[in-house]
Amino acid sequence: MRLSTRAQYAVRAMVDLTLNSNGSPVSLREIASRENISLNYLEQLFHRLKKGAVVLSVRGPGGGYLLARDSASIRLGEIVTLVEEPLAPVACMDEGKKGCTRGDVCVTHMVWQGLGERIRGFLDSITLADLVREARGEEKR
Amino acid sequence: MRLSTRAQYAVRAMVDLTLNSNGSPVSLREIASRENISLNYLEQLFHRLKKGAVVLSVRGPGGGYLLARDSASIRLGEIVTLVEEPLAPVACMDEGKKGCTRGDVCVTHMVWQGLGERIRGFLDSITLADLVREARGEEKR
DNA sequence: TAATAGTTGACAATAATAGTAAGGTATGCT
DNA sequence: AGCATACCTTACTATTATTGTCAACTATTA
Repeated sequence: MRLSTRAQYAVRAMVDLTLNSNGSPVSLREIASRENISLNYLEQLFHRLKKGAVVLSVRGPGGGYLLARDSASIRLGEIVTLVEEPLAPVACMDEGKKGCTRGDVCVTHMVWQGLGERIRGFLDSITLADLVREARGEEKR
Repeated sequence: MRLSTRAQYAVRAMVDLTLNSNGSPVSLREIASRENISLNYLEQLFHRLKKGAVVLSVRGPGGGYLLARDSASIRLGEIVTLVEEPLAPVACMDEGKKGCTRGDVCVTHMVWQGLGERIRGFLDSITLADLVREARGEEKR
């Protein structure tokens, strides 16, 4: 039941981006060195984040990434889902998989579904702004 | 964020075991064929379940496994934890890992911790008896 | 035009998962 | 006694996903 490092990196990078952006783009190079994440790997992650419309890119010197929306409207569930394809804990919700005819299979199926909803619900209850606020609070100490 | 098949198998097998036990042991062979799980694999899982004291074993002909306790006192969290070593979504709670000195790392850390608690909490809120009751209800239709 | 920085696709190393195989041990039945 | 059952245990293999790395390309600015 491990979360991929992709998800962890993505969230950390988004916090870093928000924290260090003064309206101007932040380059992945900065984020990579601050957060100690491979630059190439980060690029892949931000590609997905851009496709998911949580960030915008600016090319060329002085370029980098910007939040596409207000940090208060970006939920962790979004970020995590974008970089980690299946958030659902189990593969069998795909089609009318045979095997799901057995009674007890369906019973456990409902459990995994409920679990997925809890996970998603929890992550969606936290916004990027929440994390950034906390991070700023911690810095002051 | 996928749950291992181990966890899924273990829960299904435990439901099957409870459903098909009339006080006498149920052999893994039966469970394996009913649930369509490899016998050898099931044996490994039940080894862990036995070590975790949720089942008892009876050797020899007519032997098999029995619940070690009432099904109402066996929580899914227990079963899942026993067969899937780390339930925590993230590896970094181990030691005083360097890197956790950065402010935002700790912020996200709290998120993963909270997530782990939700997962565990949800799974612990469901007992084997709950699932069995539902499975019996579904059969009647 | 040179440097920056995002864009993209292919590839490789590593680790975890999932499953197989095989032999051993305890027990009950005939 | 001895055979069959079924648990017990360890070792091994294959597959897959993750986690990266590499390299070439495109857009933009100074």
